[in-house]
Amino acid sequence: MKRDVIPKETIKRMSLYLRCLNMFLDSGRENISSKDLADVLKVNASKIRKDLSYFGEFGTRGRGYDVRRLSGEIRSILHLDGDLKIVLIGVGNLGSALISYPKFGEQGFNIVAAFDKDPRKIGKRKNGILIQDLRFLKQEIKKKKIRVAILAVPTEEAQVMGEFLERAGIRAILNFAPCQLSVENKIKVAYVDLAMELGRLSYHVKNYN
Amino acid sequence: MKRDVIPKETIKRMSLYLRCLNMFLDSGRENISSKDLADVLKVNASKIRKDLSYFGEFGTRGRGYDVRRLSGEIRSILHLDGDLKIVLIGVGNLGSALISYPKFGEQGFNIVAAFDKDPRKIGKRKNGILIQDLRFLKQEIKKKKIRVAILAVPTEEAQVMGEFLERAGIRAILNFAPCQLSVENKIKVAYVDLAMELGRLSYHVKNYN
DNA sequence: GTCTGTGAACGCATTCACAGCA
DNA sequence: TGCTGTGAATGCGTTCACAGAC
Repeated sequence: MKRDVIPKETIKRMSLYLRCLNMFLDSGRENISSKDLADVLKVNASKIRKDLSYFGEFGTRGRGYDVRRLSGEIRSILHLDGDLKIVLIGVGNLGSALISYPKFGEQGFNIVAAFDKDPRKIGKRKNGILIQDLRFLKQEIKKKKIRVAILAVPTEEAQVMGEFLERAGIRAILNFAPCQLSVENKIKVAYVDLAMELGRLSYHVKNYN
Repeated sequence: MKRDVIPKETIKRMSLYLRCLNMFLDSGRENISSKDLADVLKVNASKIRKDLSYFGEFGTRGRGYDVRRLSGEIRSILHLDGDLKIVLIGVGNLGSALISYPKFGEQGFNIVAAFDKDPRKIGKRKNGILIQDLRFLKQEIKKKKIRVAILAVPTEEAQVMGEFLERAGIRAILNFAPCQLSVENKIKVAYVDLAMELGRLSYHVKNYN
């Protein structure tokens, strides 16, 4: 299939499929149909087939997909075959939680550097990671070839830090601050917006039947 | 306008609008046009007008929207006019970060109870909130009339806890564990899936031009 | 003239339905 | 027969464009 326009929703679901496949892999399953995956993830089976077809033909008609092979293919598609190196900006409560999150490593993500502007934190370690002065951000990013940042600073500081990351050559930012980041638009920004999700839930609770 | 089918994306954006309006309110702004909002949020102005029109006619032609009025309307739509009471399940690193997150209160969310299964944590306090034994979950939820839960437990425990919350009468769950929750489908579940977001960012970094 | 509210047009994503391969 | 891969049909959300209120 032609690969030109891949829906952004498809990209997101690839992570879902990967996690699910790895689960089946751990349980010793060798082969799996789109229906099997669909049942676990509670989605439509043809959606899964179409999603995968954007990237190639990974299945066998009548048989389904080889779990190990497909897992590898998706890891490669998402560029998670090597570990994804991440820099953490802001080691407050949230940042500390993220740095200690055991699931990150398992899923191929790796926080390899951490920065904070609080002098009392600089020089200390969290989960083995040295907390550094922001002065050294750029050189550390260059040295370790880091492309992705997690931004876990207070809202007021997010924009400044975003620009800082831009100048340091970061290409993607996961922003936990509830604000729109203005950075040059080849930098991809993803938002984790808890207030938005809670607002949505609140709305649904109100209109609960 | 007829209110029958409100797009789920619209509901999500209402939180965004609310936050933005409150910002303008703080800065003393009294009136605002859909264009002004659109510029700040970097979206299409008619999208904002259409979103709002699902819930009523809040603007004045030629003038725009009254900031205070619209903020109030949206709070009421999302049912955030009183505080939204939330129970936190799992007071590990992430749960602790959430319980201490100062922005929650400002935005009308309030964690009013916390539970953990670890006996060493039970009886202690975090940010003034007593960590309780899960045995008391149901009665606490009834007593405080809590409808929304944040689930911040290890993946292995998420499903069991989800069912527990279901039996306790919870109506909406914000789930941080990277797994699909099976609960009766009138319970609304929102997912915060960091691996998914990071996977997406990793994909875009790979295909960076 | 300004800016809202909204049908109509458009475009993107999902689902259907089936041809084709094992 | 079983299951994939994919055009075609559908559904949903966004954007356009403009009538109508101020």
